[in-house]
This record gives sequence, C-alpha cells and structure tokens, in this order.
Amino acid sequence: MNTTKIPKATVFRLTLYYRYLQTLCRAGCHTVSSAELAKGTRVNPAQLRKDLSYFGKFGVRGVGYEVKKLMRRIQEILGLSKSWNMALIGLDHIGYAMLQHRQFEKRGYNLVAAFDITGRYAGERIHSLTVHSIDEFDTVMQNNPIDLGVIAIDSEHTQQAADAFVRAGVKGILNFSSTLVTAPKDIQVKDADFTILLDNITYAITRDTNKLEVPSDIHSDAPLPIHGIALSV
Amino acid sequence: MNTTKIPKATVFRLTLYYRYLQTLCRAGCHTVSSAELAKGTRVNPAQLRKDLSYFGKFGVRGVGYEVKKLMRRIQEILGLSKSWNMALIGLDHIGYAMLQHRQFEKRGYNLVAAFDITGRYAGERIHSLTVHSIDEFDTVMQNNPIDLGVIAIDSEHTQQAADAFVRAGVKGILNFSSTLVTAPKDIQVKDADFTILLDNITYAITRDTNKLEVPSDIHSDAPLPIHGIALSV
DNA sequence: GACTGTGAAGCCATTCACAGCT
DNA sequence: AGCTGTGAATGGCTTCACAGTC
Repeated sequence: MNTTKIPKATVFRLTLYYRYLQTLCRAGCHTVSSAELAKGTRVNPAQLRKDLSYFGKFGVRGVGYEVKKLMRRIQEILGLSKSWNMALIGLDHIGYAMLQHRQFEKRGYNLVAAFDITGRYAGERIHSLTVHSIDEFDTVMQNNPIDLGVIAIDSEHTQQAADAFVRAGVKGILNFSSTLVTAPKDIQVKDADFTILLDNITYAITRDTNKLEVPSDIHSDAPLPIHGIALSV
Repeated sequence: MNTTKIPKATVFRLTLYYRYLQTLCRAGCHTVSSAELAKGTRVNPAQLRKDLSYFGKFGVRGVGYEVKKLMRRIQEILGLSKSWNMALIGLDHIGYAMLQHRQFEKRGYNLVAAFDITGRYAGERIHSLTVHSIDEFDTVMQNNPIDLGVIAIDSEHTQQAADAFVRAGVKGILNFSSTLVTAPKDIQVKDADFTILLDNITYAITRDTNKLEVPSDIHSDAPLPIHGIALSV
C-alpha cells in the first residue's frame, strides 16, 4: 500500500472520481458510498476501492466516504491545487478554440503564451492574450516559466514544435496533431488526435467483436513522422 | 489466430501502423520490417508482429512487409475505406473548430449536419454546411442517415445531447464535453476531454512514479452527470 | 446491515525467445 | 543471415469474495 506502483489506469480514474465528487458536493451530498461513486464514473465499485487503497484508507466501513475529505485527498494526490503555465503553438482550428475556450484555467492550467506559425494573428490580442509570432518563441519562453506545451499545428511541423518546447524546458506536452511526437523519456507526452478515436468507434461498430481503446505513451529516438492524410489540426 | 478476441489496444495501434505506412508509402518505400514500423509508431517490434498475427500472416520471413499490401489489409480490417456520416451538436469553441477543420473528411468522416444550441449561428452557412437550430434536430436527423454523433457542448446538456443522438439512431458518439455520457451498450462512446490528459501529464511530472493513462469504455444506467468546474467545451 | 479494505484469482496485454521460412 | 510468426513467460489491471469495522 505504501510505495506500491500506481497503475496508470488508476491515476486516470482518480480525475474522474474527483469530478464526480465536485458534482456531489455541489448537490449537497456529504457522504458517498463506493457503489454510488463508481456508478457515477462508470467504474466497478471494487475497482474504485482498490484505486483509493493505493493511497491509504479514506472511508468509514458501514458508511462510505466523506465527500469533502476525499476531494481534498485526491487533490493532494493528483496535485490539482497546483497551477501550471502553458504555451500554445498553432492557432488554426483547435488552437484557436483553446485560445477562446480557456475554461481549463479554472482547473489550474493557465495559457500564458500563444504562438502563431502563419503570422495571421501575430501581434493581435485574443481574449486578453497577445499572440506572438513564432520568431519570438525563444525570447518569450525564456521570459516566462512554462511548464506545459500544447501543439495544435499541422503534422509537418509537429516534431519541430515538440523539439522547441523541449529545448525551452517544458516538462509535458499535449499534442493534438495527428503526428506522433518523440521526446526524451523525462518529458511527459500525450497524443490527443481524435480521429483515432473515430477509427476505434467505427471499428467496434462494424465488427461487433467489441474491443476498443485509447492512447499510449512515448519512448524516444527519431523515425519518420507519422501523418496520414496530413491532418491540419 | 482465427476467431480469437482482438485486444482493444491492438485495434488502437492498427490505426497508428496504417498512418505510418501512409508516410512510408509517400516516401517511396516498398517494404518495411517490423523493427522499422515499430520504431515509427513507438511500439515494441514483437508487439507489432503479434498485433498483425491476430489477423493473418502478411509478411515475408527474412524480408518484411510489403507496404501497400499491408495498408490494404489494415484498411479492410479497420473498415477504413468505408464512409461515415457525422452530426455535430454545439458550435462553441471545439465544435466550431471541427466545423472549420473538416480534414477528417479525407478519412471518410463526413460532417453532414451541425446543430447550434445557442441559436447564434442557426441558418448560417459555415464552410458549405448549413447550421441548424437544435429545434430542427429530429427532422434533420430523420432526413439524413447519420452514423456518428459528436458532442461539443457545455456539460449541463451533454447527456441530453447523447440521448437525442441515441434516439436518432446513431451507432457511435464522440464526446468532447467533460461530462461522461451514458448510452446503451450497443452504442460506442468515446470521451475525449483533454483536461483529463493534462491532469495525467502533471501527475506524472510531480510524482516521477511515472505511470499514466487514458480513456475507458462506457457501461449503462443513469447517475448524476459528472462535471467538475462546468467546462464549456 | 451496510459498506470498506484487501488477498487471491482471473483476465488481458506485453515481451521474450526461438523455431521456421526465404 | 535476416526477419516473421508464435507459444510460453511475465507483468499489469480488474474483479471476486470475504474478513473486518462501524
């Protein structure tokens, strides 16, 4: 229970639990059972209890979990109370959507710099953030402590963008492009190309041999970039 | 090897292989070894060979795989040559980005209807697609054969949107909202809330107990909706 | 009686290691 | 000699089932 390795899947679900707890909290619930919390997060109750057990004993037998207390603990575990600075490369479509959206800032993810590679928006202020030309990348990144990089550009330049982020010292990269990104092992990379999800959905529809899935993690070294059909995300 | 169950993860990787094969094809390669293809997709070579072996024997020992032939086979397996009709609910941020983006149409995913719940764009034509008011949902869905539904609205109404899609007969749902969606078991649902990926990245950064992950699948029944911090995607 | 915490069992997925083909 | 295809081994994750607690 102490320095046991935590399954990736457990960490993923912890966020789900936290969000459902927020909903319960708002609805005025004070305590919740594993059964209820599991139902709300589409998880097996035993799974949930095991997930929590990796980090300690938070519940009361015969009663359940105290909502607020459990929220606080998950917050600590996931480091949700921390705040992170993000930079964005690419203002086409998804990038522009992120720039406007900004709801993730309520979760502690602050967009503090945006770079346009087309030059279309360079210099403009969009939702109180000045858009920089990609030429200013090094200067801007040096003058701001950036934790996370978001890549939202066309596949051709995805790896360049990732390399630039790594050079600038980010610790994690969220990549919306359809090209897989290679980075040193100590940099966390998540690929979030939704067209893969579409492929998975339709595969499951056609063969009802229902068996689908999701992302993976990244290693290192440098092959040709993937890009089917050059998706400009 | 024949009617063995295919691991979800294998299906996910198949898309990756296919895309890298496209890249190789464009680069003029005729054959590729499992080692090379594996490197390009950040996968273990044995993994790749096993993945392919679920569906047959496509390679030549001592040589490797013929790029075009393998592409054709994966196309058949995943049903990539099929074409799918999608409808979109929600034109805020991500929804609007999808409407403009449209690159996924090259992959066989055609956006044939878009519904605005705010009424802001209703009646407008955006990139040669007429935006409908949500009131027209039933009529429009009846008059077009829609396979897939994309949800890109605020958390509060996510489940309603999903229910509407299910009633209209879609077979799969891609959900960008931060609220989990419940649907009958025979409807394929993929949740694609990227803020969860951010949480996973930052968790891995803080505890270097590096162990992260991804999505999950959906069961059924109806609890309270999750929505931390009401993310209007 | 209700519900948590958890060892043990079972299931799924990845990796190894090598036989088999060209 | 080189590379695929695959049984066997390993590792990881999920689920069961129940002892323990309130």
